[in-house]
Amino acid sequence: MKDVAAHAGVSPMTVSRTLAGGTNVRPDVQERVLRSVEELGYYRNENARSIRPGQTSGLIGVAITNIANPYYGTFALGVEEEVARTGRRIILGNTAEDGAREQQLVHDFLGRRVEGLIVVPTDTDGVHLARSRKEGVPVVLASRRVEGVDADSVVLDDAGGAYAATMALLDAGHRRIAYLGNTRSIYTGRRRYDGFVAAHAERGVEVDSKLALPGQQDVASAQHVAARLLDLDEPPTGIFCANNRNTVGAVTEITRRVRDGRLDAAAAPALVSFDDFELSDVVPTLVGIVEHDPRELGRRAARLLLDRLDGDADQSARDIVLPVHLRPTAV
Amino acid sequence: MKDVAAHAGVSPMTVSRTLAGGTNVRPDVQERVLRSVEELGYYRNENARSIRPGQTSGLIGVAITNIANPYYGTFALGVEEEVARTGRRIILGNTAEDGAREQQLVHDFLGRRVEGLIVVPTDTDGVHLARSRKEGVPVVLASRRVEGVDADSVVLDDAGGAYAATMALLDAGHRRIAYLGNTRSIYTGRRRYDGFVAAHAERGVEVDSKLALPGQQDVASAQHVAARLLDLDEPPTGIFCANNRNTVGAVTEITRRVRDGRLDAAAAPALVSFDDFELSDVVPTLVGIVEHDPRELGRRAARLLLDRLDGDADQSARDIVLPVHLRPTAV
DNA sequence: AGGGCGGGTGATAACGTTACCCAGCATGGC
DNA sequence: GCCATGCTGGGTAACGTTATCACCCGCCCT
Repeated sequence: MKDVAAHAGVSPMTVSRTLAGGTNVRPDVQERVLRSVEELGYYRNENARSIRPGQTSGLIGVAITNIANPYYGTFALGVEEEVARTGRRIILGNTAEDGAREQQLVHDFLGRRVEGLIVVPTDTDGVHLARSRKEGVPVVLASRRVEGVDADSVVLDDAGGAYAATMALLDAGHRRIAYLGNTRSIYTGRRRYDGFVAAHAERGVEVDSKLALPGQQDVASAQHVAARLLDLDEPPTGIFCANNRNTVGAVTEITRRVRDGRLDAAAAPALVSFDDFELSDVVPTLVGIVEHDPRELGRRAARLLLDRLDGDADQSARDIVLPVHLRPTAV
Repeated sequence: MKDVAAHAGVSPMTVSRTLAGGTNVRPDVQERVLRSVEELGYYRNENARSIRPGQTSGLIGVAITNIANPYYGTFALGVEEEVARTGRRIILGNTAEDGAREQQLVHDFLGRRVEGLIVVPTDTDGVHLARSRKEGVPVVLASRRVEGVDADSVVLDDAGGAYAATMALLDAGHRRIAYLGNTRSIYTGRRRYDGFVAAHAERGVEVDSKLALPGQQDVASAQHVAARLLDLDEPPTGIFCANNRNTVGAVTEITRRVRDGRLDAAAAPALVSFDDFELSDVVPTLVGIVEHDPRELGRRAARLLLDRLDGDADQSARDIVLPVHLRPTAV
């Protein structure tokens, strides 16, 4: 900045003022400064800028659990979209569903003086999140809540969606329905399983514990577990897949078997999936999808955060539950 | 840091030294300092740290064109993986295939003093990238190259893959083969189209310009264009989809029509796709996939950059071409 | 004509951190 | 016992930026 100032024949202060919007700088001086900036290829050091009191970094830290999952990619897109409207930027980190990495990431975000955090929390305690709040850096939890962390949150109607999905299978006459999903220690896993159980209870059908298989985080393990289900002496006639990773795994396994002739297409279990996913149209045995909008989830999370940053910082925590929608799919 | 120093009864310098690794600080003093850090919930201001001469930010800027595309998500995963091994972190931005946003993003990255950039460039001139290099911030281009920017790059064997894919269709007897892909102004679009044309030339088959349809960036527009192809008086018998967005669009349209009875399954065109994608196993009319590994692409890009950062900064630009592999899919 | 006022500009200090230099102290060799 | 040496710790200044204050100038009001 000093170089630019010298080049334009003004003081660094005038350069700073010009770059900050140009209040109280004569137009012709501004132009001279901007020309020097251009000529020297100068760009402001945002890090130095941010250490001055009263200055903000303009950064929002976003931590998601799986960057390769398009669901979370779309979520991040929604956050970015909303955050960009206020001139801020996101800095995105991947926790890979690992609590230690989440802590590291949050620590690092705070070190870079983010204005706020949007976190899809992993399955750990939230002391680092609570601390962030205490430091005056607001936190919004997305998709999952964390016990003991008094932060804004946006989640889906997990139980309601799972209930509706399971009910659809029950009403279609299925009595042996399997559950594929996350471990119950994860918020969404717990809630979706609860919905699954509630629907069974409502219809007076007992849940067969051999068919309730939580714990799969990725497609490969979901496929493996689906194979075990199909190999049972009395396989399920319907499967509720509690997230798109599990759906893709199950679909892959079923399709392979049908193609190989190991499984009769007519005998393939009916699927209902929580989460939409690409090419869901193409899947033959899928009878329903619990739809929701990850982009909207991101937008709402961002708006909660921005409200706190630009509006009232001291309001009490708000919890938003987004509706989901069961769409029967043509077969 | 001053507070921590006071609390521990030492000078800020000793706190700094302890946090930097503790050389020349007595173990008992270190412990006292760390206890104070813990107690006060202190975390170092990385921005302030980075403005000192000789200090690096530990940040790598990564700009991708579409964060919601799992292909680029996986790419980012590969970059992060490799970069994390050196204790660095990535800061991820989405350009949405928009040159102006890419420029903004790069400018912002430089302002935050990233150590290097990994960019999947959009279809613009690369002056901002060239400038970054001039400023001493190395750039690695991934997936696409930019004319006039003398930077390291990792790209796929686009032409080779497209050639093999098209050749597979030609050898299966197809003579009316459509092309769905990016605009030719995008590097990969150009190269893949060239491979498409080269295969035709090799076999002495003329490319029907009504069937060569570049320009689709997303699934919706690809689906729309696929519909137009199917509505032709003489529709193609085979389609080469030059990227996964176009494949998903074409597959969706074909499947819908078959299901509606508007298209006879036997008459559906055979597809070959550049890029693998989820559930590719399930798609009936897909006869081949040009596979490659986005994660490896990310890793290699990261390694090129790290080589320059931790190794020889002045070596001349290196260009890596990753092989692709045509996998015939069971039908 | 004099004083106040407001816009334009510059000097200074401070943000939080660490490189560099220097001082104190214990140790060891003679 | 004396000096060189090495380890430990503190003081100072500087990184690049901007808030604050001070100053100068021209204008308007009385």
